[in-house]
Amino acid sequence: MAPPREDPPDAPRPSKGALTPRRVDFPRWYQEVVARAELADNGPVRGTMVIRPWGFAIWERLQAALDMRIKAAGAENAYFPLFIPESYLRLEAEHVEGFSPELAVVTHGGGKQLEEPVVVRPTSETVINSYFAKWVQSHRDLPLLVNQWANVVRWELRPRLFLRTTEFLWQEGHTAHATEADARAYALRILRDVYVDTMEQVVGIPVVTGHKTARERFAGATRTWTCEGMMGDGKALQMGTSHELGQNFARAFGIQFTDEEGVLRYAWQTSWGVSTRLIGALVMAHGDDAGLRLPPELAPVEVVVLLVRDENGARRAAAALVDELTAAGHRVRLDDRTDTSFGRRSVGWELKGVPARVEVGPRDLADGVVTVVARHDRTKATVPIAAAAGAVGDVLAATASVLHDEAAAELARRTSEVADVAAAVDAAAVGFARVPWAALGVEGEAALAAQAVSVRCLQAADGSLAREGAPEDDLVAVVARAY
RNA sequence: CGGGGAGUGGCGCAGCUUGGUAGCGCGCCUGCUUUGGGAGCAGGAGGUCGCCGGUUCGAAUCCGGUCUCCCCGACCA
Repeated sequence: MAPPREDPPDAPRPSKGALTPRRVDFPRWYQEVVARAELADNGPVRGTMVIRPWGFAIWERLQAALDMRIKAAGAENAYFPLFIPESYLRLEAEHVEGFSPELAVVTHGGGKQLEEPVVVRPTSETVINSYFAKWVQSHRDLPLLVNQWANVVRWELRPRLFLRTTEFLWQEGHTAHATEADARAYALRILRDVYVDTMEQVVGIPVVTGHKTARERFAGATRTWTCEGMMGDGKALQMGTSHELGQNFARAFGIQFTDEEGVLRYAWQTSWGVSTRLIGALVMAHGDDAGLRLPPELAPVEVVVLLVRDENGARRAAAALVDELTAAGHRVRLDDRTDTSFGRRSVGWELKGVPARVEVGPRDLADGVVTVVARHDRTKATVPIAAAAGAVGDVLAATASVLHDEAAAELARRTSEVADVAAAVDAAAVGFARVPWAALGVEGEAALAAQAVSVRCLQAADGSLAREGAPEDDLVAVVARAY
């Protein structure tokens, strides 16, 4: 019997050791990249994650970028305990309702049953606000702007490395303000100046911003602002949220201050966070069939100098190039493992996403040249040794914008404007659909949910954030399948 | 909770129908030859076959029980 006329051109027969192509099986491709780029392993307890050195180095760089912006926004770092009295969670009704299904509760300590169980923090609103209540007395104590870097635990039934794990790392900011307007302005400032800026400029992922529907809102918030990114398969990933908490927690925990007129008032609050999930976003938004592609700012190694063979002074030339690139301010690694084949080493660095590679071998060297390879499109250029550092600089500079622009083009290509639920479901099979909220409403949102499509956010018709007091019927819902 | 599937070296799998004491690919170790896109040859290490019990001279294989994981549905948000 004759085989089918032709194999799909984008699905070649798997060559030995190659990744599953993205279009064949995206989730499998993701798992393989995470494993083979040595980002993370599954932990021994279901849903837990071991972040390996390569993955953690990316996280550290992301942390640095975020931390700098958080501090620029005026918040200070602090640290609050892992264990929270169970009773604290109950103080805010919606909050406890939202989180109780996924709490890890410690019932024993020191060999005895505890009188009051303690929960492992799923988020720290409750502990932090119990201290805010002590610290805030006067309007002069406001605004109070605190951030912490921490791990949190939410017992997950369907874990996936980085995207949804039982324990993960994040930063959570918590603030208290004298007025509602001040709190709202700060929540938006964090959204724009910290989150959107980091995602666009550092991670290179264009995001769709807006606010969550009541159904998707953070438990205890009055408004949740969100950044949603589009992954390589067209699905949405919530990449960061900034919440206006109103006075919900202030009333529950008694955060009161005396204003300029001597009147006792409750504070207005915000909270906001992004997590190691961003590493998953990075993989899924920028990765290709050869593995990870890293923006230079997040790459643990920006350029690898690969010694092809240790002959005719190639080692000396490679070492000199490492020195020159280091002096130029790049993070450089020398790969002189010449007992491992050239192909294996090349493929390995591509899997790990290193943006630039310089191949130094005796053949090129005889002509006074080296080969500079760009990871983002795997193009090679032969350049004189003296020009190598400059060429690497060009590759690095190009990588950041290419990754961002490709992601932006993909977002635009996979986003459509539709008018009703049925069309939205169809469009969500491809990517994002923008549908008038008036055509959807709570019933439409439920209908979409039955088809595994969710409202990622609401925004103004032109894509900007909804202005205060704007009629709900003027808003547009961005809907998609989501992680 | 209901339906389906799967547990065998680090990873991916075969073997089970028809019981005879475990095999393949990748990976790993040693040596030699190699090295410009996942090298070749030779040698080698590594497994209480998820767990408990039963049948049998003998169980990865047959029977009963149990645990875990995956997929679909339900539930929850």
